[in-house]
Amino acid sequence: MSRQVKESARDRVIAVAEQLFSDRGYKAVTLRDIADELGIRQASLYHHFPNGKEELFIEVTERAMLRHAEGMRATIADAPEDLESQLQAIARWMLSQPPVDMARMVRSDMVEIDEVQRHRLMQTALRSLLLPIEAVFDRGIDREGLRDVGHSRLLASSFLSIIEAIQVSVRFSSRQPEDMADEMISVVMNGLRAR
Amino acid sequence: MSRQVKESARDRVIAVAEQLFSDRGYKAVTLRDIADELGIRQASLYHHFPNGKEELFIEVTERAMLRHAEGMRATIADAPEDLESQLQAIARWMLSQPPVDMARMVRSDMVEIDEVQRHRLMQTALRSLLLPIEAVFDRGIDREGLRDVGHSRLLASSFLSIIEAIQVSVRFSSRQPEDMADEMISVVMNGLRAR
DNA sequence: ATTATCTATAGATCTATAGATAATGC
DNA sequence: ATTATCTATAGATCTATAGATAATGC
Repeated sequence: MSRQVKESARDRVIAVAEQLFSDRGYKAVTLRDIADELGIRQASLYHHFPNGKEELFIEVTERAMLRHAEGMRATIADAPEDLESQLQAIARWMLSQPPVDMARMVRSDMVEIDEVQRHRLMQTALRSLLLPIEAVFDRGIDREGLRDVGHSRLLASSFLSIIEAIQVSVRFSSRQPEDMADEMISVVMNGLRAR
Repeated sequence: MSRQVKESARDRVIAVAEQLFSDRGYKAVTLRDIADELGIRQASLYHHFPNGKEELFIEVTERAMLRHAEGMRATIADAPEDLESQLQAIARWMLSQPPVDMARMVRSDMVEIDEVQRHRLMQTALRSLLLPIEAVFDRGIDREGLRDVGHSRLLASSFLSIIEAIQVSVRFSSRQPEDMADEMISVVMNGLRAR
């Protein structure tokens, strides 16, 4: 077995931390929560992240965003060349991932961390999540002669937040998240056609 | 001056706590944050809320939800009898209020509080926010012969999350939130018409 | 040898309690 | 008299550090 067949202990820490942070946010998750979930002691986390909680959160968030950048790129590349299919593909990708609560990230998590890192992370989130979706809307609207609302950034962030809402409502609904996503995508597509 | 012309000290506490809690969530806001903002000592908060932080959060959240119930009712009652106008009215109401991050509430804030209170608060949130919007969609779709997607609950939660996304994006955009809301409402309206 | 974990504990922060003092409203 | 605030402090929790011990991978 060559390198990285077995994930490192550090990667396991990151995986668990991502689950917890993405669910409950920076302040609500303690290092003890993460350690307990891993079955190790809280102090042991400092072996992997000598600068502690903030370093771990930044690493977790950055990795998640870079994974989104790549997952988004690949899922869009694989999808048929029509807007509806591409939005469905994006929805499936996002639904396969831990939730990204942009509102909480911006208002709560990010204010706790170092300003320089915050700006960098925000940029990464923008480039990895919002801009790719925005580009899909722009290309789709152009290609399919849809109503250009002029502000595809708003379409992109609304689209993201709808998927987020679906991930929440899965808790209270027996419907499949993909079905809900497709239904809302259908509404948006119709909304962009005609008039 | 009869009762309640001057808001009580307790009401001031609630007002400040709501600003902070709705922005950053239960765990990220400390009693010291609230006291500092009020210009008093942290221990003084226990005069108004003998059971401490949790009691304060529950009171704040419940009040906010009841205010939404009433604000929603009034704003819908005042709006013209067409779906688009009613959605615009709801958007304006929500944009006039502190943000409600449903995702964060469900995943993060609520898990910290007592189970009985949590269930009660969730019910109140459902009745105050989601159900009124759902009812507006149902009546509008019926009245205007729009495409019945069958699941107006999803429309309602998507609508709420779009407004939430707009409240976030105001930080990064020079556009008026009301304009953004109207634009997305227009897309949704078109999406519900025809096919 | 290197990597991962442990125990023990310091120091900071946060919630909460007790009891004293000041401000307010009949 | 009642309401609102204060000081002082206990106790819990949380992050972080130091140094010892165990596990792992050539």
